[in-house]
Amino acid sequence: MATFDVDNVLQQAERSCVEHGARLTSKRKHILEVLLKAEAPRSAYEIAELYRQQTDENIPVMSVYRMLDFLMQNSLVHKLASNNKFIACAHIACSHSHQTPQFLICDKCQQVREIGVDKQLIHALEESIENNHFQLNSPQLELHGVCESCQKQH
Amino acid sequence: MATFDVDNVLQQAERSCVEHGARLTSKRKHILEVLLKAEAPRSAYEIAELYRQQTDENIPVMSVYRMLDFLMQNSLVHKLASNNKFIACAHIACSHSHQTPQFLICDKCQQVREIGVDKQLIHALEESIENNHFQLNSPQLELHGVCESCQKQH
DNA sequence: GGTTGAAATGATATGATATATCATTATTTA
DNA sequence: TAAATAATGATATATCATATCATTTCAACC
Ligand SMILES: [Zn+2]
Ligand SMILES: [Zn+2]
Ligand SMILES: [Zn+2]
Ligand SMILES: [Zn+2]
Repeated sequence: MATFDVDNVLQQAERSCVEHGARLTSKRKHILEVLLKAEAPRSAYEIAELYRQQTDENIPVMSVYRMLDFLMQNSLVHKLASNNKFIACAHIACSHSHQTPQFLICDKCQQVREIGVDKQLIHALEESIENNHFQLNSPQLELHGVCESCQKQH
Repeated sequence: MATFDVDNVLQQAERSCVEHGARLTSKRKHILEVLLKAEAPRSAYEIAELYRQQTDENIPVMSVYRMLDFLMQNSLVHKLASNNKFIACAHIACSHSHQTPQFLICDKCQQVREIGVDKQLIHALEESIENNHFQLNSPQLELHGVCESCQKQH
C-alpha cells in the first residue's frame, strides 16, 4: 500500500525524536507504525483495534489517545478535525522542516494526501488574515473533494 | 451582542427559503434564532439547552441535529469541524450568493468571524488543487488564532 | 546495586458528540 | 376528506474524548 518504506520512516522518526529529547517508546512507535501502514486516516478506537491485530497485545484506548498526543506534538501524526481521525505525517522522512500542512481528503475512498501549503496560498492567507487584524496560529487546511483515481472510476 | 438585527436576518432567511421551496418551520427558525443570538459557536446539545431557556419548551437533541442539517443545507448555518460546533451564517442578509466561507476562530474568546474567501486565495487554492489532480468539493476554511480584541488584552 | 523521582502506561468511569430506527404529528396535495 | 409526504418525537446506541487514580518503567543519583 504505502509508497514508502515503513521501516525507514520509523528510523527517521526515531532520529528526529532523539534530536528533540523526546522518547519514542516501543508502544508509541507501534502506534505510528499502525498509521503508516493504514491506507486511510483512522480513529483512536480503530487504531487500538489495529494495534491488537498487529501485535497480539491489548492496548487501552486511553493510552492510544495519549500516544497520539505525543506523536502529534512531535509532528509525526496529524489529526484531521473534519472527520476526527488521525494520520501519519507524510513528511517524516523529508529533510526539510515540517511546513503548515494541507490535506486533500477524498470523500469517496477516504484517502488523504498531505502536501505542503503552496507559497502563493500562504501569501494570500496572510493577506486575508492581516486585513482582519487576526493573529494566525499555525494553520492546517483540510480540503474535501475527489481524488484522481476516484475521478477515473466511471 | 449581535451587530445586526436578528429579526431582519430571520425575515431574510424566510424569504430565501421560500425562494428555494424550503420550509423554514417555526422550530427551525427558533434554532436559527438561538444561533444568531449566541456570541460564539454552540454544540447541538448547547443549542437544545438554549432553546429550552429561550422558549420554555423542551426539544430533543435528535431534532436539533435534524434542524441543523436543514439549516446547513440551506446555507443558513455552518458547522465548524474543528470544534464540532455550529454557527449562524454571517451572510444571510447579504444580497450576493453565498461564497465559500472562511472562518477565523479565536482560541481565546471562541468568537468566530466568517469572511468570504479572498480572490487571490481562491486562485491559489485552485492552483494547488489542480497540481494534485484533485477535484475540490465546496471547501470551507477554518483558521485558528487570536482575534483583534483578545490581542489587545495585555 | 539499591533508592528515588519523574515519565509512561493501565484501569475505570464518565462526559460529549452523533446516528439509527420506529412512532407520531403536521402539512400538502389530490 | 383521504392519502401521501414531510417534520418532529422518543428511545436506544454508537462513536469520540477526557478525568482521575493506580501501577509500572526508566533514568539519575548516591
Ligand atoms: Zn505532516
Ligand atoms: Zn478517492
Ligand atoms: Zn456563511
Ligand atoms: Zn478573541
